[in-house]
Amino acid sequence: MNDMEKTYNPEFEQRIYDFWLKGKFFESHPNPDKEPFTIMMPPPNITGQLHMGHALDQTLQDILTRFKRMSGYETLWLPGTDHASLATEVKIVNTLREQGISKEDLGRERFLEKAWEWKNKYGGRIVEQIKRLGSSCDWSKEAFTMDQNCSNAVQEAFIRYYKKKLIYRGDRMINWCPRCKTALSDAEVEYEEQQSNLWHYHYPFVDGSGYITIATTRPETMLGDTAVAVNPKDPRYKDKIGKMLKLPLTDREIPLIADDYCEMDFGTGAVKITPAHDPNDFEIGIRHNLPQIRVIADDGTMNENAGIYAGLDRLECRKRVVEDLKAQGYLEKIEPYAHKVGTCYRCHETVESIVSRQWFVKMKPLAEPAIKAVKTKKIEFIPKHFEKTYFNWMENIKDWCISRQLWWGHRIPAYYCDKCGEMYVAKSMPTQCKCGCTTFHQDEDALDTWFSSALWPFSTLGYPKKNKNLSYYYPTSVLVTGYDIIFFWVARMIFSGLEFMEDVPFNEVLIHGIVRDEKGRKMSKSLGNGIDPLELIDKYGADALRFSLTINIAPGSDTRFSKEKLESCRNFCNKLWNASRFVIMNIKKGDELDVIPSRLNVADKWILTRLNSVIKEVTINLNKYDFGVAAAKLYDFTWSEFCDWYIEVSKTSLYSNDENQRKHAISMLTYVLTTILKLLHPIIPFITEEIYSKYHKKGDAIMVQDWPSYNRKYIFHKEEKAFEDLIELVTSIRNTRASMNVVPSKKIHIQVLTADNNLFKKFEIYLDKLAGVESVKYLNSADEADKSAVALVTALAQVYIPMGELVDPAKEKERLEKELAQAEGDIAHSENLLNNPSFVQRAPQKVIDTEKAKLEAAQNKYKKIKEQLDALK
RNA sequence: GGAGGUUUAGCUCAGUUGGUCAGAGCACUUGCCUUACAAGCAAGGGGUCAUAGGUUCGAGCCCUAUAACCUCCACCA
Repeated sequence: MNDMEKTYNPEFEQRIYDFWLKGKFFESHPNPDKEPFTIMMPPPNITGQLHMGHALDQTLQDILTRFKRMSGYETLWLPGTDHASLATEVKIVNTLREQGISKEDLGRERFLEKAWEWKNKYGGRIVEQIKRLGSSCDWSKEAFTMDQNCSNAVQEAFIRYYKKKLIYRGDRMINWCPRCKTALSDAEVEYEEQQSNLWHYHYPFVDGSGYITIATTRPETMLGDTAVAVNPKDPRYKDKIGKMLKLPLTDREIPLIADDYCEMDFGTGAVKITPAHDPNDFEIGIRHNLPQIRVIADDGTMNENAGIYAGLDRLECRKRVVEDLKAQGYLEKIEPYAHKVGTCYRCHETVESIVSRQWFVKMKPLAEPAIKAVKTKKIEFIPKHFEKTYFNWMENIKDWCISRQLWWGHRIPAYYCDKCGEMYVAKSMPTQCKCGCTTFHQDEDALDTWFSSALWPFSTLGYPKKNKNLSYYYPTSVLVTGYDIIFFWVARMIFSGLEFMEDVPFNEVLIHGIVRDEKGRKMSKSLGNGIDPLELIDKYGADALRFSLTINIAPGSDTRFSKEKLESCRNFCNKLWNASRFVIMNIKKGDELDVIPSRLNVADKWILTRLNSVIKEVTINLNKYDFGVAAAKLYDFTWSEFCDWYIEVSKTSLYSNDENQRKHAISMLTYVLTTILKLLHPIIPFITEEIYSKYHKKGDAIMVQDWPSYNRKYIFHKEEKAFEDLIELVTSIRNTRASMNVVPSKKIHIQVLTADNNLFKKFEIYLDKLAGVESVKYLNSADEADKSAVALVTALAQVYIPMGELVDPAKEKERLEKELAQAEGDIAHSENLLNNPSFVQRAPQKVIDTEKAKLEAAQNKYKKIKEQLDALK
C-alpha cells in the first residue's frame, strides 16, 4: 500500500495535471440544475512571461474556482490571452529591425502575416506557464482578443457606439508617443518626476513699451506660441492686456490676453500659450480663438513651422532655443525645477501633447450608469475602499482616445469614399457611396487594446450572438485582479457590460495587491529584482509556491515574497506528505476508510470537534475571500493538532495488539486526513490529489469531491475541553522534564490526584508515548504524595513527579512561588473586574460568567500550589 | 493640491461585530537520529500593539490630532 517516498518531491505535478485534463474536470457546461459560478481570467499579454503577479492572481482565482466547484456550483473559469496591440507591435518591429526591415517596407498585410506568425509561435508560452501553476480553467473555451468571436464583438460594439453618437472622430489634444508613433489614452500615460529647469525669458512689446517675462519648463514650444496669458485681475499686467508682443526667434507677433487659468503667484504670473502642444493651452486657445501652430512632428522632431530649428529633435531644439534666447538677450534666469513628465507606459519615452485627428469614446453618458452600478451595490469592490478610487476616476473621466496608429489590432471599421471622402462606419466595406463612387479605403488605425478587453466578459461567451453560454454564465460572479488595472480594464468592462449586455459584467471585484521583493520593492525588469515563478516551481513545486502566496495575505494589500516563507510552505507540504504516508502505510486490506466509527473515544471526539470548527472557519473565510486566514487555519490545524497530537495519540491504537482498535484508528485517521486534503485542495491541488489517489479508487479525483460540510452531530465540547486539559498536562510534564534535564529515553513514574479517575485512566495509555510516563499511581489525597516530588497543578490533575536527587528543593520552591505569584495576579485581575460595579452592571452576562469561571479556576490553582509549597517546608 | 493605505516580537505578517488577542512563520536558545517526517520532535526567551489625547466598566481594535513610510489621482506654466 505504500510506495510513497520519505521526502515530498513535487515531480508528480505534471502527471496530475494531465490526469485532470484527461478527465475533463475543468470543463463546464450550462446546467440548469446548478447555480453557475463564473470567473473570467484577466487575459495575459501574448508577449508576456509568467511573473509573480500572475502567480498570485492565478492562485487566488484557482482557489475560488476549485472551492466553488467542490461546493456544487457549475463552475467556469474561462482563460485566454490578449493581443496587446502596442506591446506586440513594438516587439515585432524590433525583431524586424534586427533583420534590417522596417514595417513600412513590409506593408500592412505582410506585417500582419509576420505578427500572426509570431503569435502562433510564442503566444502560447504564457498559457503553458499558467498550466504549471495548476490553474483549473476550461481550456476548451480558451479565448484570444483577436479571434473571430472577439472581433465580431469589437465591430458590433464600435458600430453601436457610433450609431448612438458615443464614438466620434475629431481633432483633439491627445498624448503622443514619438517612439511608438501612436496616440495614447490618458490612462496610458505615466507621470515620472524629473529634474528640470524653469526658464525665465521675456517677450518685448511691439510698441517698445518694455517687455513681459514668462516662465516655462518647455522653451522649445515657444516656436508655436500664439499668445501670452495673464490673470485678468493681475495689477502688474492689467493695463497691458490686448497689446501685441514680439515672439523672439521668429517674425511673429502675438497678443497678451487675459484668462482666469493663470495663477498670479506662480512664476511671473504670465504664461506662454501654445495651443497645439499643451492641453491647457489648447483650451485657452479655443476660448480666445487662437491659432494652433504645430511645431513638433510625429517623430518628435521639429517641423517646418519651427523655422531654422526644423528637423532638430525636440530636446536638441530646447538647448538651441535657450542658447539663442540667451545670445539675443531675452533669457533672464534658469531656475532648477522638479516636475512630473508624462511618459509612455510601454516605452517610457516622454509623451508629447499634440492636436491630432483621432477617434474617441464619449465618456460622460457611459460613466453615469457605471457609477450608479457600484453605488447601488450591483457591483461590490473588495476591499471596499477601492470603490473610492473607482469613483474618483469615473467622476472625472474625459473622453477616451481609442485610435492607435498601429497595425496589429482591430482595425477601425470606418471606410472613406475615395472620391468625396464620405465616411461610412460598417461591418464591411460599402459598395457604393452616395456620390456614386464605388471605391473606398478603410481607416488605417487600429483600436486601443483595452477596447477589446473591455468586452471580455461577454465577447468570450459569444456576444453578439445570443446563445446558451452567454445567458447562463453572464453576468460573471467575481473578477479577480490587481489594483493597477482598475482604470484600464475594470472600469471599462463595467460601462461596456452595462451598455451592450444591459447588465453588470460581474457582481464582485476582488482586488489583490502586488507581490514585492523581500525588501518591499516592486519587482521590475529595470531593478532586476524579479523572481521567476517557474524556477520556484521547479525547485519547490507549484503547491508550495501557491501556499506561500496565499498564507497570511490580507485582502487588497501588497505582499512580500521571501524564500523563507516559500521554504516553510514547502516544509508544510512535506509534513502533510509524511503524515499521509504514515496513515497510508498503516492501512491494511479490508480496512474501512473515510468513515467515522460509531463509538468514539475522547481523542476522536476532540479531533472531530476541532475539524468541524476548521471546516466552518475555512468555508466562511473562503466565501469572504479571506484566503490568508483560511490558509493559516489549515496550516495550524494540520500541523499542530492533527500531526502533533491526534496522530501521536492514535499510534497507541495502531501499535496495540487489538485489531479492532487498529481498524478503528484507521477509519478515523483516513476520515480526518481525507477531510483535511479536501479543505486544502483549492490551495494546494497537486499534492492533495496525489495523496488522495494513493488510497482511493483509480480515477477518483479529489478535485470533484464534495466540499466538507460542518456537522453538528460531531461537536463534543466536553471532550474537547478534556483533551485540551490533557495537552496542558503533557506539556507541563515535558516542561518539567526539560528543565530537569531528563533525557527523553528516561521513563518516569507519576502520582496523580484528580477529581475524575475514570477520565484520567482513559488518558493513561497515551502518557508513555507523549511524556515518557511509565506508571501512574492514583492518590486519594495530597498527603500521600512523595514529599520530594515536583508538583504540577493543572486543570486535569495534580501531578507529582518523584525525581529523586534530581529535585533541588530550593529551585522547586522558587518555581512554585513563581506560579503562585502568577495565580495571585490572575485572581487580583478578576476580582478587580468583578468588584467593579459598573463592570457587573454593564458588561454582558457572558463576559461576567467567563470572568467568574476564571476567578474560580485561579483560586483553585492558588490553593493547590499553596498546599504544595506548604508540603515542601 | 486632493484621496487612500501602512505603522503589532530581530525579520515578514495575522489579529473577524471593542471583553483569554497579545498570535503565527522565520530567526534565536536548550535538549533530542522517540520505527511518518532533521524540510523533523520537544521545551523556551522575546512586543508600553508608531506618538499624544479622547470615548467606554473595558481599546491593536472606535474618535481626534501628530509623526514616519508607501501608493494612486490632479493642467499649476
